[in-house]
Amino acid sequence: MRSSIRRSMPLFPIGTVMKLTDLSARQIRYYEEHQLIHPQRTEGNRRLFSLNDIDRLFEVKDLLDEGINMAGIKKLLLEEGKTVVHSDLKDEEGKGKKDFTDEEVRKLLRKELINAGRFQRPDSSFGEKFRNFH
Amino acid sequence: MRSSIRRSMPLFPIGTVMKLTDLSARQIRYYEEHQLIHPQRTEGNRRLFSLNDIDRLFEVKDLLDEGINMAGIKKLLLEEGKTVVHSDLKDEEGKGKKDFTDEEVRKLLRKELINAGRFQRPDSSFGEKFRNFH
DNA sequence: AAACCTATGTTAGCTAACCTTACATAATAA
DNA sequence: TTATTATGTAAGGTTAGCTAACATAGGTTT
Repeated sequence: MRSSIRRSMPLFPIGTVMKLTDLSARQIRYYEEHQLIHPQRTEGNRRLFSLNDIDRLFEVKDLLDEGINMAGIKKLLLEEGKTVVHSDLKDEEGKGKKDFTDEEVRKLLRKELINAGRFQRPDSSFGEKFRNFH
Repeated sequence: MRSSIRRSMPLFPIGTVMKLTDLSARQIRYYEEHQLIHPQRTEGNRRLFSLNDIDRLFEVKDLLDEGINMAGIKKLLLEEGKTVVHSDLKDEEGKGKKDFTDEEVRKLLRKELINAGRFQRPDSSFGEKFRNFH
């Protein structure tokens, strides 16, 4: 579809993305280093992020806030393309098409449980984001 | 509606706007000089353009292509501006300010950008531009 | 024709905002 | 304890933005 073209259009410099996502440049570059996003570059080597990239950054942020580490996030997000693994790791038996071993799944779930409820994000509003935007 | 806020959010540096609109930096600044757009500035004085600004630039470009000069374009665009601008402000002061989660922000923003494609003319579509985009 | 606009190009000098690399560190895992 | 992870920060370099000024083709006006 056409929208997918637009969603992957490289549009935003890192400064804009920082403000939109409330992530530091360091964090954003770190997630790129771990292949979670693939922003384009200008001719002069500056990153340009697409809406898909921003989307992905929000996902990474949320998962980190939930206490999941990079290894887990990579597993989760880099699987998404193949399966519609949106919400559940649990009852997707039948087709064993996930690359997780049982052990990995258990490990992830345990960490999730251990860290559950550690953070309750202050749920910043769009208005606030906009106001801090300059 | 809230989309007006999103549409007036300062997001794009001039380089991105140049590619999207096929206008030179000189042209864009010149139209600003003539009050046809009002891009925000970063703390460091760099312009940041909103979707509204980009829409407006397309309008200016079209009118110029039709042979209308700046004086005429000002008359045309600064008349209809009354309504549009006011509805923008009205939205921003909306009192029932419900908080947006990050996910909502992301979805709204994405939708907004996808809708930006509605403004493509047959001769200069986003799709075509995207091919020339790097 | 000469003089004058108008919209845009171009150049120069300045600096914010980006870049990479490297080192530091608190928190967690082993 | 020691190692690893995710992030901060600082240094030093480059790009892409800024303003201001002058240049100019093509249209008007005188």
